[in-house]
Amino acid sequence: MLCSGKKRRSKCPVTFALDRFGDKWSLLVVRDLMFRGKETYGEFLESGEGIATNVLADRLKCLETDGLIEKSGDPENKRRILYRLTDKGLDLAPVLLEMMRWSAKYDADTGTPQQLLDSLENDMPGLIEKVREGMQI
Amino acid sequence: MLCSGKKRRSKCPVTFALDRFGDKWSLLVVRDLMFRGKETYGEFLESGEGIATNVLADRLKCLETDGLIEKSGDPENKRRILYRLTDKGLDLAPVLLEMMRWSAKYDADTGTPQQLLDSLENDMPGLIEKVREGMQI
DNA sequence: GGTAAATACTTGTATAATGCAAGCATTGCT
DNA sequence: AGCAATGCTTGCATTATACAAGTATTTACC
Repeated sequence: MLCSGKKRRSKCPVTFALDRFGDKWSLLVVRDLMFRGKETYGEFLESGEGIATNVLADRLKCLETDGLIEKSGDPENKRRILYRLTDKGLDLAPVLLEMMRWSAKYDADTGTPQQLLDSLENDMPGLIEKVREGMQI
Repeated sequence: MLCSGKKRRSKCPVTFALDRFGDKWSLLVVRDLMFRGKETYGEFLESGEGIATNVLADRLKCLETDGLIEKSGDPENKRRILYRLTDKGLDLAPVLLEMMRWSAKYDADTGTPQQLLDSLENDMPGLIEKVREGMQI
């Protein structure tokens, strides 16, 4: 996967987006930050999908280079590094939520709670607002 | 990239979506079908990003297996095979459009016409309706 | 009817991305 | 000082993608 900076494939906005997060892992890190309250390397690693350590390190670097996340030392524990979404990263909420809506519609075995399904159908703006405020959905 | 059918990484709806089109090329084929009126192998190949022939063939197979597109012979020209989006594929319009909106906001050199930018900000439902009706946006 | 062009692929091989196991560096705890 | 926690890096195997070429079927032309 290319970090932004390498030559872009075209001027298309879909391509621009895919060049940044169109791979198997980037959006799962964003998901962990956006919906699951995760903020450290170790927490991302624990996510059920099993990302490899080197791939995670690379994705974090790319996401930071592209300005979707930023990192900072934890003042309480200097071993820990805290990652969080920038505004640019938070603005991916509609993309993620629409993906979730699509999957909920077509995945027979979706693990999505009914209340969230309802919100995805009837209150997308409310969900986006919650994400921006850092609330869990 | 896995066609659906291989084991899924998790039950998460984001993962479900990424397992189907979370790669460098799948959504560009969907884009060509959805926004550019393309419908043949040759037309997809001509898109500026330069997908390799074997990768295109594989992506078309996967998208068809997953029920996002379907193909049919052209009665007028038996050499041609026509691909088009199913309802399941058309339902990706909100995902694509939100990606475009995000890119338009953050890509300094987006090739997106002003009228479309306005619609992305102010009339997403209208755009989705147009896509469903097969109109160009 | 024979030949060439058009269309949709497949095949073979090189390069790049990902997966996996292990190891290293820094900080914190005792 | 020693050990655990945390966040990585490194080396190598496997998989995906890129690139160049070739094949199969249908159509158009002479």
